[in-house]
This record gives sequence, structure tokens and C-alpha cells, in this order.
Amino acid sequence: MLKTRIREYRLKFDMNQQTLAKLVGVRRETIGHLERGNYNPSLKLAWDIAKIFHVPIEEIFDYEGDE
Amino acid sequence: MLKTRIREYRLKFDMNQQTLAKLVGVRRETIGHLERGNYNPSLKLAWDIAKIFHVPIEEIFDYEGDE
DNA sequence: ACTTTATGTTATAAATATATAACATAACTC
DNA sequence: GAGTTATGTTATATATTTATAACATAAAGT
Repeated sequence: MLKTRIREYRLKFDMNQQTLAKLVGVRRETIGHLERGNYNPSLKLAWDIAKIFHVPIEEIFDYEGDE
Repeated sequence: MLKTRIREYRLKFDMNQQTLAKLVGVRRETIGHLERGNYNPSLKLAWDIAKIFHVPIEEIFDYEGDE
């Protein structure tokens, strides 16, 4: 399972799903799905999100403890 | 466009596409497609590949200079 | 109470990654 | 030169991400 800190960083940057979505060029629902762990993003999307927060991808997404 | 150093690291680790593919649980062709930039991987696959080489994802994949 | 804002949720469609199988080629070994 | 190994390549099928649209709810402001 993928653990993500999108919500944590999103709140830290004081933005809502809509704003983040627009910044990385996806839909609001897509951000929501990711935050709730509904599916694994593409590398491109993960990259764009991490870049918004100025952190490495591994800081936001974590597959530790997996299959 | 996505630039990748999969081949470079794969050779450094002295493995062929087949071996790397098996290590990360995909097909040989998938590794080949990635090396030739045919498509963007999922975060999971990018993560697994980077982990094989013990480097951060950004060391292997790079979207700098994009859209 | 009504309106707005943020988020959850669900169904379906579209796009894209990956699997699978098949064949090609070039390098190397015997 | 036949056989093996590594890789390229292409066509089709399957799986998964993402888009799109619609409706629900709860909180906050007026």
C-alpha cells in the first residue's frame, strides 16, 4: 500500500484540493483519490506534486513495508 | 519528455534487461520501452527500479525542461 | 434559512502503462 | 554456419490511471 503525505503538505501550504489540482494539471477528484489511497499515481504526477512542495518524491510518497 | 538513466545504472550493476525486469516484477519489454523513453512509468515501478540501484527516484528519472 | 466552499463518492469513458506473444537482428561462441 | 544471448520492435489485449459529470454532505458566512 502507498502511503502519501499529500494532504499534510497541502495543508501546510494552505491550499485546497482544487488549487493543488490546477497547479499540477489534474482534476480535484484525482487529488482526492490519491489522498485516500485509491490508486498509485503516474511518476509524472508524483513528480509534479513533489515539486510543488519543493521536496523529493520519497518525502511525499512511501511504499515501505510492501509486497 | 522523460529522461532516464536506467540503462546507465543497469550496466553499472552489470545486469541485462531480463534480470532487472524480474527484480522489479515487470516484463523485459517494459524495461526496454522505458529505456527508449516510450512511456512514463507508474510511481510504483519507478520506485522499485530506483530502490534496486539504491538511489533516489530523481537520480534515475528526470522531467526537467518539460511542458 | 440560504448560499458558498471544500470534500467525499460513484459511474462511465478515455487515455496510457503494462502483459503477452511473435519475429527480427546483431554479437558471440562452439 | 548453427545455436545462444541480448535487445529492438510491433500488434493486440488487459489493467490501471485519470477525466468527466453528477450528486451528497458538512462547515462557514451572510
